[in-house]
Amino acid sequence: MSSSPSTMPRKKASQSRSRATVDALVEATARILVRDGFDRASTNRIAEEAGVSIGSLYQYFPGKEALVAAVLQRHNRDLMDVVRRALAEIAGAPIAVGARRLVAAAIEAHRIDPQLHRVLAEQIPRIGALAEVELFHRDAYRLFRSYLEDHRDELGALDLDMAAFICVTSVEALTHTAVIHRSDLLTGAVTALIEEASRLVTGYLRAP
Amino acid sequence: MSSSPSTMPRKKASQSRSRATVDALVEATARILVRDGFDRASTNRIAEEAGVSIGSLYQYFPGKEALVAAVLQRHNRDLMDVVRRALAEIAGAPIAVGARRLVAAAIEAHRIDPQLHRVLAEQIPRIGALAEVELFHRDAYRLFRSYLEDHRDELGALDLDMAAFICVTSVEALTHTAVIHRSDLLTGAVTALIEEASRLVTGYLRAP
Amino acid sequence: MSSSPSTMPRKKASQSRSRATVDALVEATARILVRDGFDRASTNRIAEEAGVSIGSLYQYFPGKEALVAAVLQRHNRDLMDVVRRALAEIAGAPIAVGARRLVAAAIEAHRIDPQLHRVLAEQIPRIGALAEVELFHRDAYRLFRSYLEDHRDELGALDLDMAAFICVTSVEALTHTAVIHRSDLLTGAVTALIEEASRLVTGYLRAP
Amino acid sequence: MSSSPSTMPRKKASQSRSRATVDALVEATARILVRDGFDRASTNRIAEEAGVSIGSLYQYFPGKEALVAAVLQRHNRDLMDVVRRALAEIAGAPIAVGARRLVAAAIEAHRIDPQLHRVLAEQIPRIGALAEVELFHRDAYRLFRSYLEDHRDELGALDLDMAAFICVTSVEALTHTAVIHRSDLLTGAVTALIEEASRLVTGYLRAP
DNA sequence: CATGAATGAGTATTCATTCAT
DNA sequence: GATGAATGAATACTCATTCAT
Repeated sequence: MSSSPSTMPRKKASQSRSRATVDALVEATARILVRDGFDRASTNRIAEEAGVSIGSLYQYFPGKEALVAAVLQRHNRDLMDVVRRALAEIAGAPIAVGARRLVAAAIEAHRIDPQLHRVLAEQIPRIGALAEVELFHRDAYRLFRSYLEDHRDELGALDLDMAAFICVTSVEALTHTAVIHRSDLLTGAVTALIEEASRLVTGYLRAP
Repeated sequence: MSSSPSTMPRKKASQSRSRATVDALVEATARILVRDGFDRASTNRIAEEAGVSIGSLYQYFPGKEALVAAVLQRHNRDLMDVVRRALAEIAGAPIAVGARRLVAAAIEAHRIDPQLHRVLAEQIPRIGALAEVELFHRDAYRLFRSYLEDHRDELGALDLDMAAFICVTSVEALTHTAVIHRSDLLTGAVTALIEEASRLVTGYLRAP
Repeated sequence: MSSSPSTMPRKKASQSRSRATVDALVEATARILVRDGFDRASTNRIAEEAGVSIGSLYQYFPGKEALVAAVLQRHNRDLMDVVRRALAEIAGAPIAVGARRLVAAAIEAHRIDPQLHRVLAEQIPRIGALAEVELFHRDAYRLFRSYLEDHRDELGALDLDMAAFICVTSVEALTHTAVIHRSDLLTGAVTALIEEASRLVTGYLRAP
Repeated sequence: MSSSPSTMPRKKASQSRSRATVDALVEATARILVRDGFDRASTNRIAEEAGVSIGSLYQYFPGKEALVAAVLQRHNRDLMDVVRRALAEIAGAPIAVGARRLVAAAIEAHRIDPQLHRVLAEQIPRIGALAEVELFHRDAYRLFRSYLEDHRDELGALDLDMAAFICVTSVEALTHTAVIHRSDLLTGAVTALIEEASRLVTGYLRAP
């Protein structure tokens, strides 16, 4: 929620020139992350790729960490947008239907930019300010929990916290792993994975 | 499966002196990883911590990557030992019982050295030779799949590959996340998590 | 004697707005020098502290050196004012009395802004235009020499140049060192130091 | 007396190869200080001048400050050696003779390497670990004070602390300023300055 | 085999200064 | 005049790795 001061952009960048520079830097960072990996993403290289001087980079970002954090934030926002949209759609639908839709949304989300997602997941050290990555997880957890609350009558005597943890963690891991490491599971009909994963979750939620 | 040549120890280390040096180095690496993090784990520092000259380090390991890989391998072996032992115990037991035991084993495994586990999970870039981390996942997958084969009669018309993927991925994520990020879920009786996770899995497996 | 062109303010600053800007900049420089030290006194920081844009800073000063030079000049002028006033007072008094008064004035001068004096003395590299620091020394030398001329009858067969050099250099060093490094010598009665220093000088001047 | 840890050489450098490297670095630092000034004495330049890799520089010194501190220390030691030798010679001589000899020694000391002395005096910021420069002053003070103690019978009712402060500070300033800024005072017979300075001091010491 | 001195490419970061708006 | 975004040369420092002893 609150990013540490060292990852906060240094300027408001409200003017259009600044805005363009900042955007160019964040985009360049993402591009380099994908193309060269985290370790080779030096500030000098990022500035060059952005077509911006190294001085300007430091005018707007306190360091490499902040740049990567910006990319991470933007990516997580994009993912959450997909999830949020799906949740809005299924607000009134029964869990059996909702779960299906949510799993599909999770896969869709992970497919927004799988290459970036992979680098972000595999190479970014979860340390310092970058540890805020689980933000995505936390947000999804919160959203799904409130969905469950709205559907409490369909559920057994479940601890909602625990149930949300179980479902969100599982589905996130399944879709992430499938997209990143088992793309074979997604060939042809994605339906197989959606089917199984939603069955996993609905079976669990309709408990005694 | 087979680690790349650049991560293989350079010598067989059959003599006891060599063996001791290698062990000292791997242990020093693990200690530094936990204490200082991956980024500060320089080869010089590792050698010093191990009480070995930097020259000797390179006599036995081709580089930093190989050292970390060795730590990773050792840690994964330790985890798998726990899982394997559990699987041996429940070979004859029905799935309802087996799943419980396996979830418990997964938690137990993640608790062997949570600090090291965390560093390994959060700070080691999954790149180059270090990408072999999913080894653990793969091994667990294989083992669990053959357990399912032995219990096919208890299962519905499931695709075993998919089923193993679903179960192993979910349980791994749940136990990992619980141990690393939600230690609150493990206070007092671990049983709650074990209960829920095994219900998730057994519900799924006793399918259509 | 004549400051190099690159340390001359760029504008006459006759208008009141300009004047205010220049003053703000010089004062900001002095404040930052004292608070953060010479090395951290960047032009951008000075401009910010002065509440002026960096562009305006360069409108009035050709660079950092000129700003520091201005501070230096102002400080030296302040010191010399004290000395000059003392000399005016003792113009007619015999050397024994005058020396006392002058030593007291020197201490008083060094106490105007000891913090700034210290930074100026310890951190400003005597290079380029900043080498003009000895200006103070030169002015004091000149003034004291003419005082001696006016009192030649009280003196022996002294070389006035040499005598002025000896006296001014010694008293400057004694008062400077006392104020900066031996504040213990000034506690309570400053009189002890004044007494000794003026005895040093008068003893020397009343030579054969 | 106790240099801060960040200026302590990193290794003992007892082996001859190390010793040579360290010496080369310190000498290169002194040479660059004189030739290019403090601000242009970058670590990379020093290493190059020393014919040593930048890595080796950091193997033995924690940074630029430590290098300069080493030069400073060596220079101060050289100065003090001259002073100490003079003091040993005049241990038994009366003050009138001793003072003369000491002033001569002070001039001699300042002439060991006037160029380096100037840079050290004018460009080195007295900040951080480099503030220890007054070490020279302190040592000289201590030595001279004990000389005065041994000759107390020749002195009036002087406060030895104050007397040592007055004499050492004055003579240091006079010889320093003469050598650095008034070389004209030293042309031909140095005797004039020696004569005057020692008269200044002896006159003061043979007090009330 | 062991040692540890030496290497140097590579990285993050600062800051005086310019100039288009 | 005033502004502040942009510049980029320069700097300190790290660390994996080699190799002569």
